[in-house]
Amino acid sequence: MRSQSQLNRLALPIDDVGEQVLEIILDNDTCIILGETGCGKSTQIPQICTRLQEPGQIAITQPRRVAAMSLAMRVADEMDSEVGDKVGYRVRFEAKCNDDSNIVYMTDGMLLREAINDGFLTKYSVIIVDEAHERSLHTDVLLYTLRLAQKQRKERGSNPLKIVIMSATMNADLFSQYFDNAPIYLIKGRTFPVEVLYAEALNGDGSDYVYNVLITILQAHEREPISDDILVFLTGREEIELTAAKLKDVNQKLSQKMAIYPLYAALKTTQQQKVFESAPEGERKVILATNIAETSLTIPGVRIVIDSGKVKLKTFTAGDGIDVLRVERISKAQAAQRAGRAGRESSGKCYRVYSSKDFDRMQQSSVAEILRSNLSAVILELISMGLRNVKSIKLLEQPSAEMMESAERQLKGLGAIRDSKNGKKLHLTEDGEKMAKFPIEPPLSKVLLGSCSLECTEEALSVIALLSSEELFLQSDDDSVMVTRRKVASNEGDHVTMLNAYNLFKAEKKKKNNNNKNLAEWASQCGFNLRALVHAAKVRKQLREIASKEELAIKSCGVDRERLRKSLAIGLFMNACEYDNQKNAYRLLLSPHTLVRIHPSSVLSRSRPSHIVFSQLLRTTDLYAKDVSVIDKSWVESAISEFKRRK
DNA sequence: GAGCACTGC
Repeated sequence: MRSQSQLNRLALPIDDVGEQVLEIILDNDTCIILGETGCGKSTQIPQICTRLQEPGQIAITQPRRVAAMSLAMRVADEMDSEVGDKVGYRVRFEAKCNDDSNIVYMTDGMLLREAINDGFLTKYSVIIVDEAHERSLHTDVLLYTLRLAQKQRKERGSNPLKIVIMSATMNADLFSQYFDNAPIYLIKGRTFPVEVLYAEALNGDGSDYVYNVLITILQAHEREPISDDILVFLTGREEIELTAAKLKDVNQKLSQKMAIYPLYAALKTTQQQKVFESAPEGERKVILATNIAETSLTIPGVRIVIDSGKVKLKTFTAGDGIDVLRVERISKAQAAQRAGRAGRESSGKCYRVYSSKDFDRMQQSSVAEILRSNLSAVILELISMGLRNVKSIKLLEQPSAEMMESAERQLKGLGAIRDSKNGKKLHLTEDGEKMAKFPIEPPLSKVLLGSCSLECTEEALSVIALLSSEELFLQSDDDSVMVTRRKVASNEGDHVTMLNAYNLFKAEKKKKNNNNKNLAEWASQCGFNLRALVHAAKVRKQLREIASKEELAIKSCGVDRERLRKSLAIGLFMNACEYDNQKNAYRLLLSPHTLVRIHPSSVLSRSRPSHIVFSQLLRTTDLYAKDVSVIDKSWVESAISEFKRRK
């Protein structure tokens, strides 16, 4: 019998083909389901899978937490059940599900973590990977482990694993080939037509794209009905704030006003939420967003999209081990995704601030994250799942040999893996086994291990948790902020400074009895990013739990922060630098030709200690070291000469 | 006087 909420649910395109979908899943170990936006696949296919009557849970993965949680709530409602009962979700720090839940929504990273402890993923009979076309790092690695688990379960004659890959209509063949030519099934969607307009007069060098976007906004505002909201895609905070200021300037001369809403991840949550409010009576809503509005946030009311054609993208280069963050041209698929944002509720328009020739020159799809990331964490995870040969790893798209070797070299340098005696296989060391248990980058888990013998693990845990969170210090020149900044600043560097700030936060949290409103006020007076502190506290708790499970000695160094800096030097020795007087810059001890500057946001940016380590190296307008600590050269010398010897 | 896109375990 159908429940009330099922009857109330709007008919979806997938309803007409439910039986066919069931049959395909039934007949195949793996299948690819292509669903256009609005076809209902994410909510309906897991429910269809329950009709397979396989023992074991049905998992469905999402790249983002919010999606996993809200989908679980919707489906629970459709099944006339509470979340956590028949339908549940599991994301980091939060779970609502039990062993009897039929359907579990989760993040792909969460399932990947589970696979590290149980490579066969025995408790699942069906695993559905949703949004596979986004090609997140976790999705790609998960697909590899699923392929392996399915094969191994078959070989052992244990319960079979069904895999369903769900994707937008692109790159389907890639998924199919990866899974032994798995069948592809297409479900039509329900979206509205979007008219695409090109700026044919632009010559394509794109140098003035921010200015061109500004002009396009003003033109659209003049031409289009005032009730149509405009969503503009730009690349970053600075650009967005600049454009917002200019628009507000122009606005004063206009009789028909615009209401401007900036939108990017670093914005305070309360300010982000403003885009969901309606504009003042008679004004047009104009949202200036980064690609946060491409997938993470859907804003109702948008009928016009203005697309700069640009995106800020981080790319790791294996040769020198440097992350580069730069503005790049988007892909055709990304342009389509942006345009689609205008057709969610009714027909819309997309102004592309580039010519159709520029569009033709774009790549079909964006470079997958796995092809532009440092792979050391991925490789360590796979080896801990039992892989013994890096060359046997076959991913959906294979990163270059250089990328793989760079990761292997880093892990060997950290003492996480070593070659077997005949040099053909890789083994986890005792340290490596522990490091793989922590959901952090290998250099940081090495810092954590190092902190145990130096008896400063309490401090290392705080610092590592903060390094895994957003930027802690907000930009501000308020007096109260400067006072706090001076209070926490340490001449030992950013890590100790962060620790000081975190300890202030802990004390304040106790004092304020966890009252969120008071804490928010306090944080804003101090110029601290409360979201970062709260997140760090959760991460710290999780890391500490893993550390005690792994029976690490958790001790505190009290005020002796030198021990903390020594631990940092152990894990980050590859990032040790020496000051060069002539160049007024730093040189990496491991590659002296590389000149590095201390990032302007660092407490050490105006001092010149002779030796430093940093936790991040990023090329933007210059090559910057971020999160820097003062060290003594002797702390890293032996690790560095050992690393050079091996190379 | 400079300066970080977005996710996630």
